[in-house]
Amino acid sequence: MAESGDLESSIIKTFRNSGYRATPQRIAISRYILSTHEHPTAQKVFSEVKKDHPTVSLATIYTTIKALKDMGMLQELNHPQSETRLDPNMEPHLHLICSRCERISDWMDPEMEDFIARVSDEADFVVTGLRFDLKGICKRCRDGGKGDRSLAAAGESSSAKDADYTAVKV
Amino acid sequence: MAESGDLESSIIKTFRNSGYRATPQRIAISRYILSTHEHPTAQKVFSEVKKDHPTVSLATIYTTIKALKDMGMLQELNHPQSETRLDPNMEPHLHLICSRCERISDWMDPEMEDFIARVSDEADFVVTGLRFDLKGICKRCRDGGKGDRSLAAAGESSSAKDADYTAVKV
DNA sequence: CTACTTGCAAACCATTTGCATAATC
DNA sequence: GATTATGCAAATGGTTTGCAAGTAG
Repeated sequence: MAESGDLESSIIKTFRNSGYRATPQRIAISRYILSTHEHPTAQKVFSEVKKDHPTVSLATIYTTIKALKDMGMLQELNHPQSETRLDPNMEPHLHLICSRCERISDWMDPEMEDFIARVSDEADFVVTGLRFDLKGICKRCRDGGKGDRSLAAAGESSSAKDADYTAVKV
Repeated sequence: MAESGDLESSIIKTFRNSGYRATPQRIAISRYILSTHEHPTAQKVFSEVKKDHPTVSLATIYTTIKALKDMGMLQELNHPQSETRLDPNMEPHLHLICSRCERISDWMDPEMEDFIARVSDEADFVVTGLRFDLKGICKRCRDGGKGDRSLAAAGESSSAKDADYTAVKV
């Protein structure tokens, strides 16, 4: 994972290489999305970025998301009756989605690529992208019982709350 | 797979058992959704059902979809920038989604359940539902090159076009 | 300097909802 | 006959777009 300064210059390079201008808004938006593990919604990105760029608009959030997507830097996860969430992890991985606290955790499994390769082969289907979600109840919610839906609540940065259950086995 | 009459009476029972009335509209909508393999959109269901029930409204399509979902008879698949598509297959399976012709095919794999059980165990996550999509190019589009996007075009029933590439290895 | 971006507000569009009428049980 | 469902039309809400003013290269 890149250090703060590295991330920023890599973001700038990425935009310029793709013919986009590296504006302060784009940099701030990208920096936030690419470094969080919480799979934020566009609204969450908006409220986070507003802290440093009070005049940023939701439209800019959305166009930047589209640019990042075009450049292959993130993917979007949609689920019925809930807002689209963003995922900057472009490696094959699966999502553990807790129905109680609505956290989405990444899970990397060493056998996944082989499994996909085999299906691709058997089905004669050229795979260009994938999406693997498991829905259920996470350990934390099962233990504590007190699942909270704090995702909606703005004003908190990428905290330990996410970090300690995310990106296991990377 | 149930024969036509069986399907209808099973639909009626299912609704009544769950406290819903078995109206002609609901029966027609359910019958179509539950017996097609094409993973239709709500609009597609609307145009199909209108053939026999010219006065049916989109609102009824949507409320019936919700009822079927509540009863565990179908799931919804959403993807960025495209309409929600319906899937009456509630067994663990994966989707082969062709980016060219937009067909969605089901693929059952014998190892899938074991794989999920292992992840569930390792991640300490109680799985209640899943969603596994592979995006890419299907054999037909690769061979013929003439991928068509006929899904949007109404007025055609569940044809061989879908049937011969759907639900392989059931 | 020029073209691309931003921020605002209006437009979009799939889906949901309110309500009077109609149909189920 | 009481209650639930339908169909219409209006509302919703996340996302997109048009445009004048601002900014990157």
